[in-house]
Amino acid sequence: MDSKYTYTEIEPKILQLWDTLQIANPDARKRTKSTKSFSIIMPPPNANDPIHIGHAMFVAIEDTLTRYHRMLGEDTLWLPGTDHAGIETQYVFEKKLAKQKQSRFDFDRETLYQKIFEYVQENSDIAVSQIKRLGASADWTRFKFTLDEDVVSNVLETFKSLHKNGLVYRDLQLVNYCTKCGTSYSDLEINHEDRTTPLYYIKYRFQDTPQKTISIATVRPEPIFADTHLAVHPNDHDKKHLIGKVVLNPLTDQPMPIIGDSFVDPEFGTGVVKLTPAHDPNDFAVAKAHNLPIVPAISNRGKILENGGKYAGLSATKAREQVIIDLQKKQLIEKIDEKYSNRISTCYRCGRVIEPLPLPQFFVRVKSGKQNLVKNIEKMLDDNDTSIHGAGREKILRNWLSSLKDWNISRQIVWGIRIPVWYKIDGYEDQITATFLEKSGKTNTGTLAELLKNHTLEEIKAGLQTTTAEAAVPYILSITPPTEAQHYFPETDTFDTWFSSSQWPVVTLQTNQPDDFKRFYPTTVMETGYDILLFWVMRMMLMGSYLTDTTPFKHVYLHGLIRDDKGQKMSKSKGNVINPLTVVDEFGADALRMALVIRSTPGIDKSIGKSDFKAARNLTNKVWNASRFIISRSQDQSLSHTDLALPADTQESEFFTQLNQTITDVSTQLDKLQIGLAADTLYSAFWHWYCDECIEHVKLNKLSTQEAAIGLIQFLKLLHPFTPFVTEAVWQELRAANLVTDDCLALSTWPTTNPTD
RNA sequence: GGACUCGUAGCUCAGUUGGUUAGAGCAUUCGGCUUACAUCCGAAGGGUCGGAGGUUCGAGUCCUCUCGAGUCCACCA
Repeated sequence: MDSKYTYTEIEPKILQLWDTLQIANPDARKRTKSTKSFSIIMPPPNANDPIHIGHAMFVAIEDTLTRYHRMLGEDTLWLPGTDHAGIETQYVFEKKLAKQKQSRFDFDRETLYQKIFEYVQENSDIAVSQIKRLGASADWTRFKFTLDEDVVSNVLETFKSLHKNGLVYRDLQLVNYCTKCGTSYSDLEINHEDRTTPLYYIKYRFQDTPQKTISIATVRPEPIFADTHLAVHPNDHDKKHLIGKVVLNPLTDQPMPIIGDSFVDPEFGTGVVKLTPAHDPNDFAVAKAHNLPIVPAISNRGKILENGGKYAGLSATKAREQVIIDLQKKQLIEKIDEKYSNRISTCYRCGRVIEPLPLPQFFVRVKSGKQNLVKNIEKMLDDNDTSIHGAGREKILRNWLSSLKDWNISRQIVWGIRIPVWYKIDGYEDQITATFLEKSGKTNTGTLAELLKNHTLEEIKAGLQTTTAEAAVPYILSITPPTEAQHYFPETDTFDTWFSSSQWPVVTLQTNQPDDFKRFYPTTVMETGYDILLFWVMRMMLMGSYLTDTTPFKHVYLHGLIRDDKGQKMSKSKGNVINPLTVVDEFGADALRMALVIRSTPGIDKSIGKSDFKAARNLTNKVWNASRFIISRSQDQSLSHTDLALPADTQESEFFTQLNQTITDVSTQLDKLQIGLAADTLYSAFWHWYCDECIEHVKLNKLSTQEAAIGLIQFLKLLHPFTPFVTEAVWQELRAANLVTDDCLALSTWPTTNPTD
């Protein structure tokens, strides 16, 4: 053995050994009916992205648990996969198109989908090969991609089932729409930013007494032309007499009745509000309650619509400037508060201001209907069917659940699973709007009634880009094109990526080996970063409870974010991003994993830097050298594996008592998912007790080589889940020296303090 | 506005149901190439565990208040 552990040479060989021995495939091992099962579904990384340090974190933790339970003899499965990552991927692809001076509007949806598909294919192995390199003992024979045919088919069936049970509905709602990304988002995908914007006080003339005015305050004057009503609080002493009066729209002079609604805060602004139901969530709700018209003023491209007269076609920002100028000319601006601090919704993806738009979309009902999905989750938590490990995150989850609204699952993008819906054409030609590309490359937009005058249905469908059907248009659900295709027009929206990943634990087990679902569901641990607790974990609980009437996982382990050695968030702009593959090259995969895991706590961020990797690398070298010493002495004394079993009675020996204590401690800690603590316990026990004290005692003949060798074997087993490569490499040396017999350490049995079996 | 987390050695962090002289890595000082390892070994310095009060035989650990840092959520025009 060399005096230095050369991970760059050894790690790839060990990977090959594990591959040959199929350590990760639970079917490659015997099991009985009483064998306990242990399963983790891997959080699927984006198929076409290189991994980052967060991925390395989940690999380190999940592989540690997987290897531990495998060594305990449990029926162990770690099931890997990748995600198509709808918006993320399409966004990246569109950036690529932009560099070639193209946009998604240059393609029909079939072509665009195909292009993105090819792009993803080209890069889809990146994440997988990198995760393998970290030593992930996941069962790659069970690998799943979110767009695999069988996965898609299951997701579509779920949609049909939800719809049948009334838990999915289509409705006109005000949705968060990004005019740059060209799609709506769920409430979770928008950010809020504090900004200083002008607050305009605008005067409205009364219809009967035009010399008298009333003022309202607004940050959004541009859609005023479409407003139809004002509102005051019905109990406001100063203002309630205004209810029923009529004022004139300052831009169009159209009459606007004043209504009463308690949503108005008499203390704020002037105590009078203009209602813009099509572009403000509050106003939308009020309009629905009072049955007021919802008049859109802004398009999904962020431009003023035709009904805006002279403002039509202007961007919202430009229109605002012009509106203010016009109102000033009419002397209808009372004042402008330039320093009003306001909270703005922005797109999490591109940072643009979110435009609330009225769009008919599909929603998952979360708190009413046949099943109250939120109640299901709360019961899981109450009954401790699912326990959440991660610094108060259960409370955060509960807090969010209490105010959860229906989930918008429609996305106006191509890259994803198309919602299997077809709209009835006959009689609804003027309520369905489509955009399609002619063969010449010319884009056409219009109602079907208009488009069908000059084009055949086949032409339109062939070049189809988007469909917008009004909420009243009847539709059918069908995964394949309906038999009477000429009477139906396809939906073009796709599912929110999280809609398919919310079913991941169920779907991956249902589409693999026939008995996998029965064998591994509910899964044991769901391990992921706390940043996607709401996006993903909560949704998996929603859908898991719907599909299986039980929790999808018994434990949720939420690791913290990885920060740099100064505790700062990693970001490209700061230049402090750590690439896990670089660390693997420089220090080895074991060192990376150990550095990430040791003393980490669920839910708490972890700082890490070069000195941490160095320290962990030194541990692998320590393991190697301690082993080298013991192996050489064992050979000098002609020991063989028959001499090296852990003795049954260890009471008399201080060495074995201490060793057993370590075994008990580490096992207990791993059982309680205290992985960072277990790693720390092991590090100290191995280095400062076993190496610093015990091996020195061997040199002084205070401890026998035989005892020390027994101890080494136990330590290798304990260390293996954390530093799998070096321990396996040593194991192969021990095997060559006839000191152990098992083919590999990964499949050997975990130490017990009562080794009777 | 609501909720959550953190504040322990110079730095980054552990501390498992409250239980003896509060730990690790890195950094610092001193001494060592001792026949596994200088990616090492031995020794040393350094903490009134943010602050105040309380519960307890006993609190870094539980409770209350308070100061500081950060995160999540929320429709105030």
